[in-house]
Amino acid sequence: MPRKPRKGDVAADEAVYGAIRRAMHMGRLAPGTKLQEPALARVLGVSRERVRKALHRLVHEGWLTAVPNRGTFVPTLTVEEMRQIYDVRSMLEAAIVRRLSEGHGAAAAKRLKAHVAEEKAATRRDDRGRLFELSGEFHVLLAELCGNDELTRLLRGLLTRSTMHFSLAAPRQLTNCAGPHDHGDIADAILGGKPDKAAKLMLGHLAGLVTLQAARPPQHEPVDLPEAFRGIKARRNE
Amino acid sequence: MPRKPRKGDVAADEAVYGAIRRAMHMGRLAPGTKLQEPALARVLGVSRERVRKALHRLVHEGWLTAVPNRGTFVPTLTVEEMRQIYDVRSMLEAAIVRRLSEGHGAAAAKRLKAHVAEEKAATRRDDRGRLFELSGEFHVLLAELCGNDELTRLLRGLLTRSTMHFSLAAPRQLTNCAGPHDHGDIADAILGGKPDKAAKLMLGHLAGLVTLQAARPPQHEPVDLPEAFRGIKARRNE
DNA sequence: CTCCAACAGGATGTGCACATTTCTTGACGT
DNA sequence: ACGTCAAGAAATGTGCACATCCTGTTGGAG
Repeated sequence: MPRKPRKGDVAADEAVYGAIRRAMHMGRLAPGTKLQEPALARVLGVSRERVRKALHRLVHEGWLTAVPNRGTFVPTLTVEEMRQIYDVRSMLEAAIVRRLSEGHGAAAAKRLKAHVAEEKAATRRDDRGRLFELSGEFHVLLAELCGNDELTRLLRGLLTRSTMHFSLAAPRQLTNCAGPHDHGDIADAILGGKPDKAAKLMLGHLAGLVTLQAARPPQHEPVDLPEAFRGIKARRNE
Repeated sequence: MPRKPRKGDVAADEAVYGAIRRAMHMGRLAPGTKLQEPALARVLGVSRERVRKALHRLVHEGWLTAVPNRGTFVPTLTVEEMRQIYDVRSMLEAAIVRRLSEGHGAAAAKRLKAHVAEEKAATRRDDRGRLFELSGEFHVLLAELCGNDELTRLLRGLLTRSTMHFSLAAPRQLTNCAGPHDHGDIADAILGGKPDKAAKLMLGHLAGLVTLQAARPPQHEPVDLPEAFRGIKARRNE
């Protein structure tokens, strides 16, 4: 007799999906780690099918790699693949900052200034965790300010994939982006209406990131799943 | 007693996935059409779970839209969404042709010339079907010539989503791109090493396409599923 | 002592049965 | 006649039970 599902379970997949995604973002899961379904189901306290569906989704979105009859693994990005991702980011983000420099609304300017201010505040507080989040969101914010949802979604996927590997390599030692003042300079160029300067700064910024990551090969240490998901579990909010 | 699965079934999902994808590309499925699982399973001759998995994948990739407890539907792209897709394409493809114009190998030049020649041949033969394919592949080819797999995959997704709606609106009346000589001009600019000219031509080309599509609102006629999948089915090859 | 093969344990993949929700049809009341 | 509501039917969502495959281990042979 199948157990009867509750009506609130519609958001459960999202919770499981978010939990795994969060664990990866926190750098708990090293590249090459095998995510086996029964163990995850036990740790997260949900059924195996729920975990299964979440894993499939993560695979389709490029977060994980699936090998038939073998399981799903945390992908080991090569230096070349990472370079390619940053290459695409360069194309898109150069165009983004160029466009924003050529014209943007007052609301956009306000949001941009607010974000830079928050980053500086986090830097002063030496709040690495918050700064890590903000650094990533800065690039998403620029896409959002273009008012193109498709662009935002695409860039978010690219960014998460690149920063994921970043956080895996050096969870809490480095910040997400090379220097927070980079973002401030880029914002200034945008607000000052200097397309070429903004684009040049952005390209330099991204180039700095890719060299920073290339110099830091990922470590191959085995991971204990229950330990990795300590304190994360599957929570409803987000 | 569960029926025992055969070892060749690992590629069956791909076949189902491809069948639905092909039906959409052929313009058989009008926007707003509901794809119900039992009917698809009967038509394609596979189990419902197989269809289910394929639909989920298509939803994750943005081809279909899922409403909880309601089903999955062929998305109705608004003019605004289409404009946004072409906007992102403009950013990427302008950067692509600019880069190719600034330098490319002999093999790249050869492939580019061959493609343009094939397009001209198809035009002379008045082979609309082949020209439709070639027109789309031209843009993918440019991405491939950059040697960036990530870029190619991204652009392919963008292109299929935009041309899908195109083929739905006018399956066999128009060609994929405005004029085949547009592609020839762009190729000439790339081969001649003129970045600005190539980028300008590409932007104009894409702008022409978006206006062409915007002037053609999709029709809302109900679709019969068995009729839509006539001759498509789920085949292994591809 | 090393290597290979058979075996056991476990993980993944898939069909199936049922609960829940939604849509449709029909009847009733205003 | 029209709107409303209820009951039946169909579709979706989910847990479960195997079947298949992979992997690590153990035993024996060279």
